[in-house]
Amino acid sequence: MHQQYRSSGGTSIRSTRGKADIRPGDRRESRSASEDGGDNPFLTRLRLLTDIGDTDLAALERLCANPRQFGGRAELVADGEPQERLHILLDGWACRSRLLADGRRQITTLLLPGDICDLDGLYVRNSDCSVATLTPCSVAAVSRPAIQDLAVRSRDVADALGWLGAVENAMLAERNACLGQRSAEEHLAHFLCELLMRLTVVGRASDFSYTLPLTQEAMADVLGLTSVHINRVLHRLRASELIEQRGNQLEIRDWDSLRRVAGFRPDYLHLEGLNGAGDVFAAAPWIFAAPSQPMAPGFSHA
Amino acid sequence: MHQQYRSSGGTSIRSTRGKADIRPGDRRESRSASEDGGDNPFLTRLRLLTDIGDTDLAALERLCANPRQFGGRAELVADGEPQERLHILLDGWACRSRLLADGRRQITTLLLPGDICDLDGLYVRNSDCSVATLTPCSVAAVSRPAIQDLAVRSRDVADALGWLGAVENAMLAERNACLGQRSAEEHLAHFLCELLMRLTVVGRASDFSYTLPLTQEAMADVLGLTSVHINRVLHRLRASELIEQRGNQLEIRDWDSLRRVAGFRPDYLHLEGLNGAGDVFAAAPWIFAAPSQPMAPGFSHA
DNA sequence: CGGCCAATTGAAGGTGGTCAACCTGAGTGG
DNA sequence: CCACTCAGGTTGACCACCTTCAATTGGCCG
Repeated sequence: MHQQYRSSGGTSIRSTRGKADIRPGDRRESRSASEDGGDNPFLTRLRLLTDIGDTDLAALERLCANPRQFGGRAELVADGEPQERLHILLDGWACRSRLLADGRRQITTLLLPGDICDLDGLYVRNSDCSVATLTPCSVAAVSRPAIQDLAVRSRDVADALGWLGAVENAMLAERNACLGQRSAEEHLAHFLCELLMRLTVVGRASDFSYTLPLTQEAMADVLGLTSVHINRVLHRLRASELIEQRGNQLEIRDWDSLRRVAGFRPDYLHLEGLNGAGDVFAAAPWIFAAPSQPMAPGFSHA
Repeated sequence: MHQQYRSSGGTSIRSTRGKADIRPGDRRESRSASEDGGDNPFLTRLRLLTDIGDTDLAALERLCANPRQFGGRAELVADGEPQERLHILLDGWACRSRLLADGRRQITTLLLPGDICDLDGLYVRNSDCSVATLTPCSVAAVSRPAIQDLAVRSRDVADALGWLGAVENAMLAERNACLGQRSAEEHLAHFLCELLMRLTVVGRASDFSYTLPLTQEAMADVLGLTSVHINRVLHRLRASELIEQRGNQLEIRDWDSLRRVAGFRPDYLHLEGLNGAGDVFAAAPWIFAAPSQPMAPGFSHA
């Protein structure tokens, strides 16, 4: 039997272990998501979703010291160039993209604060795609051996890195499903749902609203559409009052409808964390509350 | 400057370390790709592309003992069900797929002999997609802790697993680019190119020809198209004499043109192996020979 | 022979692309 | 203060790629 949503029944509240609380209604400045270590979204994510201990976190935090600042359209990693450093995105939005010979571009991964830009660099010399910023960014460049050392020394770090890779994988697979099967409207709705989830985890969304600093052209490159069509579909979503935009601010007016349109199921983001270590459930139960109208009644596969 | 193809200039031949030779012109039975250990495509791949040593290989081989046989449409892993075992595909074709609520299906990963079906299972309890066979398959089901133990004990094994994950990631990203940017014809051509590469590595292709046991419907689910359209595009590729099909056998008649149509660059498959450990270059230089006509003249990005 | 699945082919229709024009707001320089 | 520029958003008309629906063929196996 297929489990549509994580069975939120019963006592789904786990021990809280002093993790960051990230209720969406929480209206604080977006730069203070975690209670200690200033605002390092990378650490926030690990603390929230993995078993990683304080010593390891401290070691990772040290690696993030002295981040470099980049402008809005900087190239962090060139396609095919060997890299001796990994890049951890601490603030701003970036992307991994592939360029086709004739100039067509596909953004394969949208990188948000807390994401590692080039995890594959741990195993692969020449990355097969380029990393570029989409907004001004703060990026920690940590040496490959340094991270590998940590991973060798601590099973927790190794597992955390593996988990990050697995989640990235799952997100790519889900986007495949979007690109291959969903209509433009479904896909865009799905995209906005995913952003809400991911930004919430790192404390960059509140009240179903977040800053969306992307041009319609960038969104087009993510969704495999044209900017013209993005424009039209956004218009439709606004017209049906699912979302509202004021400048860069995007507000989701009707979460239930939006995710029903999208066919959005957050399972693939693995918000339950590594080995179920995550506390996002307790912190943000609204994420998993079943939509008022069942999204896929009697759905099963055999 | 962008590097179109791996610079095959000069002495690209590495020490051969007794690895399997996989020249494409080699016309032997498809079940005897590696010289020892019978035909275990999983080991073949690791031996060919990673630094992994004989003791580790032997340990992995032990895990593959007593594979189970499955029929042509068996479900190996159900979406959302927790799994305590990983599945290594030893023979036959399978896939990971996502089902949308209304029945639309996207095959996110095509699994060939030698692939691990559910690598994410190392880090994630409930897989977010299902694994099913597409042909009769031989599958080794190895316990999660057993593999994890090996990885903890041996850095080489850990690296090999990480590398496999990174390659999977890159393949997903490339498919994203196909789904989002390429036309049906480009995408299908690309798909056939990729299959040739991957099958060659595990000794299941020869003379630019391999067995393609997929229905057009399955291909449609991979490429995000309809089976009707797959049929038409295949027809076109045959008409322009790029490929030829005789039953399940697919032969690539014009490799140069096919990959030019596809815009296929094998970089993302990382045939150079973990840390450049691979010998595929020496064994199958044709893979990387530049097409007679440059595919993307003067292509660069800045 | 009959049944079934997959491949094949045709006709019609829709989603999303292409091309082009225009608008808006921010920044810049006179 | 206004003219100018430029990037990004918006809108319209037209068209093509791919889908949908449907019918037919071919191969395999009971």
